[in-house]
Amino acid sequence: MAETCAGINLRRAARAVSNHYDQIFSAACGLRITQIPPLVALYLGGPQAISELAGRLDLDRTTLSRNLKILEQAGLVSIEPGEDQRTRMVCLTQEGLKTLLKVLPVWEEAQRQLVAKLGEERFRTLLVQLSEVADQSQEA
Amino acid sequence: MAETCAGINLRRAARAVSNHYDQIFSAACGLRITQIPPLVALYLGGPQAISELAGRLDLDRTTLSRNLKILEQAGLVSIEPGEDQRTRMVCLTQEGLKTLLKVLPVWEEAQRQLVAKLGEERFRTLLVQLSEVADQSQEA
DNA sequence: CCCGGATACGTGTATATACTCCCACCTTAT
DNA sequence: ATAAGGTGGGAGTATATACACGTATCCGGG
Repeated sequence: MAETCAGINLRRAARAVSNHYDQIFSAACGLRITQIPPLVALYLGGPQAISELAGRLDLDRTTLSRNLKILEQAGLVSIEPGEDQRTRMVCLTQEGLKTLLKVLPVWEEAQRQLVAKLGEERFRTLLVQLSEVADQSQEA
Repeated sequence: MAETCAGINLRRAARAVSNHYDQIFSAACGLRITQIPPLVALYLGGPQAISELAGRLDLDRTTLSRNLKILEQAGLVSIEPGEDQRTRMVCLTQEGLKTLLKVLPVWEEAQRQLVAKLGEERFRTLLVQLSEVADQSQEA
């Protein structure tokens, strides 16, 4: 069970790899690996409502909402009322864009180290498997 | 980046799969997937000091310490002073053992569903990859 | 026009995760 | 024997994650 449980092993691997990225990140900038996805999604998709953004990130809406608060305080995103008064549009600020671009080479270095350890082929396979398992385990 | 970052994709997959297990678990018992690993490790390894247990689980010592508090309040583990007065030994209680055995079939069902969705071959490959990436990314 | 269902969010609560700082206890060198 | 350094562990703080519940807004049928 300890060896064959996908949930346990996924969490363990996620912890280890998150720590790997975070250690490199903390030395180079003030961001964590968990704060990157919203910024990237905003960069690619433009201003979006919170729920829409949460959907893209496969993240609980309320979790994202709280995570965004940190980014908002850091000045990396701004949150403004949408046309539909119920929604709140999340926007990448100039500061956020600047930070994102600054983080890119740091991320590439962290990524490079990991690929070097795993081997390129194995790394690619892993990514495919991860997206498959994420997709499959959601549509229950 | 969004597609090729191991950290981001691992976290996403871990979220999805954790939710999958938790949904099945919550209907059948009061445990979450995150609470199983300590119980299993105690069952397999017997009473252990907190740091030792944390080492086996690849989990931060202070994180485990706090997670154990929940299990202790639930009566599933007991924490007693060790011979070395600095250590605190974590023990699986009778209640904890009973619960662990009761959880087993529930876990098997959750696991079975996931294997069915992914295919057995792909599932096995995933596990190998996960343990490799967890090991590799730690020995930095 | 208004009322009922649907939708978008926030808050309260609980757990998970890790870092920093601190204390107690052990061990070893002198 | 004692002082110095190492080790095990707790507490404070910050972030991540998700569920249940409540509120505001929108929209379509009478």
